[in-house]
Amino acid sequence: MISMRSKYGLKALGYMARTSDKDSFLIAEIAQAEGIPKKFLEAILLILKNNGLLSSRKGPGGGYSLAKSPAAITVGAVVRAFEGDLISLQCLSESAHASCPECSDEDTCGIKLVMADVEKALSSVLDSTTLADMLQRSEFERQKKQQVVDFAI
Amino acid sequence: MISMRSKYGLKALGYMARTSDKDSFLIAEIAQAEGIPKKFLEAILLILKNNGLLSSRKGPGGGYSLAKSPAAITVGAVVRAFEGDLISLQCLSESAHASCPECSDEDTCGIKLVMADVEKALSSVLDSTTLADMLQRSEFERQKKQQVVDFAI
DNA sequence: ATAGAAGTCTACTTTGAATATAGACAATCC
DNA sequence: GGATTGTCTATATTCAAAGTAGACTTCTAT
Repeated sequence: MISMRSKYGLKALGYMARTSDKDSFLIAEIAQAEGIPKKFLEAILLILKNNGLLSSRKGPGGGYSLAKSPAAITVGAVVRAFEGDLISLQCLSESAHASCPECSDEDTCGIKLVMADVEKALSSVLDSTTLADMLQRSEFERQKKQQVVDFAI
Repeated sequence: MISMRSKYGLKALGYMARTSDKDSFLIAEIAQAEGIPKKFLEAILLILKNNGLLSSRKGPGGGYSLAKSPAAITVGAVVRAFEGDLISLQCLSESAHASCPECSDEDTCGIKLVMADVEKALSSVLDSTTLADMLQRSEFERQKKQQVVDFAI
């Protein structure tokens, strides 16, 4: 459900959103900062660009930038960019709808009905959580942790 | 998220629950009825047995039986029997908890926080849906469809 | 105009898990 | 004892994910 690609993608976006004093980032910089294999990250950023989440400029002074504000980028959009359908059931797929080979009656298939619910629940969480939310929650935890340390001292 | 194993497992259990005039089933029978490769189904039923969802008897007159009533078997239990953790993030895994190799601070990782929510949403649907629910919904759809046909005639 | 800096593309390798299959083995019943 | 049925071990096959290499394109600054 969450592949390395998705994870690295979220990390890269998170880094860019968090580092607000710049707005253009080199692949190599992001790779190093987040511990992601550079060549692999290349492909990942490209996918994010092709899905409208990043923009880029070549040449000296170039690099990648967020195409939208962190509050306008949902975790769902990122995950979908990499994973395609969230649930791997042919009969549920929006993109390439096809019946499961052994399904006798797709309309009444209980598994499909249940998985449609699961898909809905999943989408609901992923699409209502933005990059900004993610960072904010992270920051909140960081401060909570910091407070405990302060208190201990 | 839903592998062939899970799907076949649910199909097999559904068949057994639906066919209420019998309570013992041969692997070959289930395989044929649901269009599942027999040898593959063997392994699947064994996993379900090892997870306490099925019981079995060898020898003539033997076969597999449901170990609990369909209302006591959740879809979540079935899926978990095959997939293990629902979300594949090491740091979220109950079974083999380990940090992600490149994570600098697991406590404040935004991805982890978000995925924990996703896991919760997923579990909530899967664990609240039983085999009986699944069949009932299927039957409901079947009747709805049938009515439309009757009406058309 | 050109050199270097950056992203882009194509192709490949490696690895591992999912999907299956074959055949020996063990338990049970008659 | 022999047929029946589940169980185990091993192996094959396929496919996508993860990662790497290197050539190519575009851009900027001088």
